[in-house]
Amino acid sequence: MKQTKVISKAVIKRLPRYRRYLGELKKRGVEKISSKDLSELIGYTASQIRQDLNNFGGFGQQGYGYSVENLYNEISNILGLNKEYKTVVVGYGRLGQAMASYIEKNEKQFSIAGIFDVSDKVENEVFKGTQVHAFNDLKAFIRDNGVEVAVITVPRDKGQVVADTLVEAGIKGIWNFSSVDLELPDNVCVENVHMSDSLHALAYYMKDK
Amino acid sequence: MKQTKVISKAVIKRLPRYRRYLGELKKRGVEKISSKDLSELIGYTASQIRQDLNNFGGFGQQGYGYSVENLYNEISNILGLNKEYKTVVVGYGRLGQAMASYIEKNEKQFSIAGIFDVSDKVENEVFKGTQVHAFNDLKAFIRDNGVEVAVITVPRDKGQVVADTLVEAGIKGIWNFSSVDLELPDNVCVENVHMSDSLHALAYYMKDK
DNA sequence: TAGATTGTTAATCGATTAACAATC
DNA sequence: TAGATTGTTAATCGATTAACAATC
Repeated sequence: MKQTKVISKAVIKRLPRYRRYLGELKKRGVEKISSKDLSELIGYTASQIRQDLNNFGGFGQQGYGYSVENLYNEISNILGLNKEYKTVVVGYGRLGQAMASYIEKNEKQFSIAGIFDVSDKVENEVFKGTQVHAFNDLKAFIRDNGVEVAVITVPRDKGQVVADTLVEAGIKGIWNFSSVDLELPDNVCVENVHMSDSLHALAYYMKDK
Repeated sequence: MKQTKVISKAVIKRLPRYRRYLGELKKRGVEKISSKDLSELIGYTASQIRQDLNNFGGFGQQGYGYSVENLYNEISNILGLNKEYKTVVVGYGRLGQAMASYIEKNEKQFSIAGIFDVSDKVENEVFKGTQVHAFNDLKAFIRDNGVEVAVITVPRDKGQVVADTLVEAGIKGIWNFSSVDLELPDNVCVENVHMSDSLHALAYYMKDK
């Protein structure tokens, strides 16, 4: 499964966006699209779209364009969205609940196996059909259930402790909402959602308007 | 207030991160730091750090380094975090509540003036001291209270309608969690938090590990 | 003063765009 | 076949890194 050619991060960050727009087109019943038309829709140049896609293979047909359905599927495969990931949410506050219910509703590839909270008081609660467990059971749960992905929605100061536990348990990927940059071994992947960075960039944009 | 020199988006995206680390250092009582030491901490090259900062002015001192406190303040100013932004949250679901309480707690520069919901049933509820209003009152509220920033936490299909209303009311910046790319006039700033894009990038990283 | 470290220019690297031959 | 549009190479552009003179 190793990629022979290294794909730049810029390209990877664009892939989910392609997929999102292609999903829309598919839903609207559009069958084919040219890089030019997709360009107008998505806001990248046609040239860039073709470059990006050709990192992974020739998915189009000269003189015709791209099959929307086919391209959607290819990109889904490239992203690894052709399998299911058992997922836990760690942190049963408002954000944890929001993310658990978002995933349940919108991300079919990620199935919520359990929710965990650092405080033990919420133990044995059930959130939308998912059991809430105590943090102490996290490690065993991940191992016993083959959980690959964890969503961290605990406050800043607990982020690293939670991450350490997840790593010990053999987690493969972490979706991190905890506002700290986690120290992780190389074999664990992380995607950070730094709320404050995003909001502060907005403040900057507003300045010279 | 117009920036004479155009600053690239890559630089802007790094500024909040600088500020975050400098804030940490300040809290720990560190008084000065060299670009080399900051580099090791933050993970950008020392050269890049000096380049980035010198887009805005010479904040350091040869042979010494940068004053942590001073640099923190300078970056805060650059980002526009030296003033207060009246803010509304539109969408009173779990995510809306999570973001309202996050902002209240962590983002002193953004003061939550009101929360709005598309359904009218939550009207006159109070969330952590903030009044929840009906969507119908949004436009007038923004105008009457000089609200500059709106956080959109409604589902995908309502995103554009909400944005249109905000624009009509004269909003200046939108922090968008609604998973659609909003159509906005040029004078309105937007920062998108596309949850699914972020999660799907994580899936990609996990593939060849 | 000597040492350290910035500010800034120049060199390199990588990513985007343009161009066009291949081909459906 | 003619027209359209891809795949891919070459040219351009921009961002990062290296180097070093300025100076505290």
